[in-house]
Formats: sequence, structure tokens, C-alpha cells
Amino acid sequence: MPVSDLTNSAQDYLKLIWTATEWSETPITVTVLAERMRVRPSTASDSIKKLKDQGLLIHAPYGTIELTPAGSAHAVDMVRRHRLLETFLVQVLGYGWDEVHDEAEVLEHAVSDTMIERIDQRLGRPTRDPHGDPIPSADGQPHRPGAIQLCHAEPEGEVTVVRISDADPAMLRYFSDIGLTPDAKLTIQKQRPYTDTTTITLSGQQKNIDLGPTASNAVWVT
Amino acid sequence: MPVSDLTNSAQDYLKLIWTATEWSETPITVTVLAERMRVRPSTASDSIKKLKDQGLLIHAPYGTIELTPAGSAHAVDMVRRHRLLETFLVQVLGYGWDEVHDEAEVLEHAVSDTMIERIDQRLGRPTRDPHGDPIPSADGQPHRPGAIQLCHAEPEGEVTVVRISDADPAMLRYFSDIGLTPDAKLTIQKQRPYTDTTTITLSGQQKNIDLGPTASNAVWVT
DNA sequence: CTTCAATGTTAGTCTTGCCGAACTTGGGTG
DNA sequence: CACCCAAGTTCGGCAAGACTAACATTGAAG
Ligand SMILES: [Mn+2]
Ligand SMILES: [Mn+2]
Ligand SMILES: [Mn+2]
Ligand SMILES: [Mn+2]
Repeated sequence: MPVSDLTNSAQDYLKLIWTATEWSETPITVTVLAERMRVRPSTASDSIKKLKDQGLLIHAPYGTIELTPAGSAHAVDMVRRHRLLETFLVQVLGYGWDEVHDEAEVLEHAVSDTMIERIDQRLGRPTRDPHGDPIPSADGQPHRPGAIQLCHAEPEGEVTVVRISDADPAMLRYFSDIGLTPDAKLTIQKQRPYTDTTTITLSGQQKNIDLGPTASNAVWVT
Repeated sequence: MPVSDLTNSAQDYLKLIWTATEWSETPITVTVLAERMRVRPSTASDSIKKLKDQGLLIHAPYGTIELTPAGSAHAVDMVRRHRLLETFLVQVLGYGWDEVHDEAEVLEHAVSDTMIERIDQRLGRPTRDPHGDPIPSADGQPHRPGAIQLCHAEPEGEVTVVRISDADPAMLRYFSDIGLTPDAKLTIQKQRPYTDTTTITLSGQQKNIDLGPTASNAVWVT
């Protein structure tokens, strides 16, 4: 099941489709896919058709997009590569967690299976990347924790941060500054629905922190 | 002078043209370039023309190929990337010296300037790669030792291996087996011109070893 | 000085990935 | 229930990189 016969672009599409449903239920649309791939919808639509012709996904015109088992296997392989590389860059080359995503986005297509195996070995077979995302094991099983976004969490008791989206490096630096990282514990003080603000307190601190929707959507807790 | 605006293929052409004259004087031809790029001569010829149009090399039809200062700067950058990556794979990820070339050939186009700098730092600014090839420093100066191929060396006194071509992994494994690696010392017993055999003795061993032209062309000594 | 084979170039075609423009579809809204 | 608009699709075109086939040049041998 090597990934090598697919183009970089095909690998990215599959990975994106797979990750879109990793933390939320709503299936991905052509427009969102195009935005994430930084291409026009017409391009994404074309590409979807080609992937369908290769048997990697199921898609009827104007219908939903769903990976086949073959497509899913490729996607999981790419996710594994991406997250192992991010972890490697932090642990071995001293990168910050806000610097690794773009680097990994390119490297994931370039490293061999051999190199991925050596990195995995060198890191002691990690199960989570620097943002708390689970690293699927070599046999392709993801470990999916049951987590919800901070903005949807009830203000009761202490929760643990399990995952922070790596989409915005500047936001990651802000989170570092205030001590909001995977495994941090915090208490949700208040959810203000129409102000779209979530007030939290990090355990061990007294200070209340107000988070807007961008931040409270990016943080997942249990 | 970042290399990023060039295609992978352009980067490889420039690197190949540069390295062709690193250890020998004869300028590279279109046919040889095509072979090394694993491409047809017509493709190589086309590519040369495009690089000429970009001002990266000088070339009149049917004439010689020569890099401009701009082309040379890009080439040196690629050589630096390639050799730092090979060294990194050996030192940090436990690769054998026969395994690194193909991996580096792909990675060199994918890693960022930042990653190259961190690798260089992590390795303590090495000056030679696992095959003895000099690593140009970040400012682009290559360190060129005055070495000659084993097949052209006179059979007098002890010489030191400075460089072994990494073109053939199987040959590298053979060299490992017999203990012929960069910095090894050896004595040339005899050159048999028309048999194309070079007989050597590695210092510390008594056994004579006969090397054919493939091997004695790949090893450079001082 | 001619010839010719090796070397190099040009022309035409494919594939991939992208675009913009124009068209189709289908789920609300009035 | 008809309409409309956002979402999705199709189409033609372009650039890069590869190929084959045909053509051009060079220089070495006779
Ligand atoms: Mn990432
Ligand atoms: Mn990617
Ligand atoms: Mn190499
Ligand atoms: Mn390369």
C-alpha cells in the first residue's frame, strides 16, 4: 500500500478529506476543499473526479465526498507521515510547535517509507504530535480520543486540553505564551453565546482568560 | 538567493552541471547530462535552453555548457543541501552511507532554508559528507581538495582516500566490506593499463586487492 | 575534402495541475 | 410552486516536463 504512485496533490486531497472528518462530523464540501488546497473550486472538482476514477473516493456530481478503503489507507499513511515529521522537527531539530506544520506539509511527500520508520523508531513510536493530534500507527489505526471543541464545552469542572489545531502559527504562539498547550488543565468559567466568548482559567493560575471564537474553535478538550 | 523559485528539475540540472566539473576538468555534455537525469537527450536539450533563457547558464547550440554566477550560486546551494542531508541521515538517523544518496536526492528539494540551517547546526557545521565530498559552507564557498582518481595515481608510497563516488550503492557496500572508506590509507601496488586493473593494499592489511575500472574510477586519493 | 556516425536540436504530442468563463443543479424563499 | 443564487461542474487554454521521430551539426576517418 505505498503512497508513492500518487501525485503530491492527490496525497494532499486524500489527507484533507480524511482529516476533515477526524474532529467533526460534517462531510467536507468541494468549496472548503478548494480553500484548504488553495486552489479554485473548478480545480478541486476536477481533481475529485480524477481520484474517483482511480477508485480512491466515492462521489456523484453534486453529491458528498467519501473515501473508499483504498483512499482512506493512503490518507492515513499521509496523516501518519505528517504528524511523525512534525514531532521529529520539534524533538530532534528544536523547532517550535508553531513552525512545523508548513515544513511537514512539504516533507511528507518527500521522505521514504524507510525514513518514516527510522524517525518513528528514533522517537520511540509516539502516539501524539506536538499539537495533540493522534499519530496513526504503522498498521493504519488512528487513536481517536472523544474530545469536543472548547466553544461547545459546558462550564463545569476541570477539563484537559487534548488537541489544538495547527492551522494558524500566530495563534499557536499566543497559546504558548499563556500556557495553553496539549495536556494543560483548565476550568471553563463561562460561555457567552452571542458575544462568542469563552472565559477560562488555567489550572494553577488565577487569571481569567477570554477566548474568541477563533481560539475556542481551535482547542479540543475532554 | 533562495532556490525556491526554481523547479526541482532545474535545481537538479544546475547541481549536476556544477558537480560534473568538481572532480574533473572535462565539461559536461548534453548526452551525459541526460543520462544522469535519466531523461532523453531531447528533454535535456530543451531544459538547457530554458535555463539559458533564465540566465542561469551560457550555451550556444552545439556548444559547451557553462554556469553563470547566478546558476552557480543555485547549484552550490543544492550541493550543500544534498551533502548536509546525507550527513544528517547517517549521523542522526543511522543510515548506511550506501543508503543516503537517493533519499537526499529527493529531500534536497523539499527542506526549507531554516531546516538546512538547523541540520548544519545540529551536526556542528561539518565540512565533508559520508562519501568524502566537501560540503560548501553557507556562504557558498566549496573546499576543493586536490585529489585524483585511483586509476590515475602512480604506484608510489601511501595515499589517503578522500572521496568515493556515491553513484552505485552496491559498490559502496563492497567498499565498506573491504574497509575502503574516506580517510583510509592504502598503497598502490600496480597499475595494469590494458587489463584496467589497479592492485592496492590497505594499510594495516597484507592482502592485495584488485580493483577494476568501475571501482578505481570511483575512488579519489591524495 | 568528403563522408558519415555520433551528438545535439526541433517539432509535435501527452499528462498533470492549474486557471477563468460559462454552464448546471438543487435547496431554500417568497 | 416557481424562482434564484450559491455551490458545483464542464470546457478550453496554458505551462512544465516528459516522450518519439525527424532533422541539423560537428568532427574524425578515409
Ligand atoms: Mn500539521
Ligand atoms: Mn502536503
Ligand atoms: Mn549524493
Ligand atoms: Mn534531486
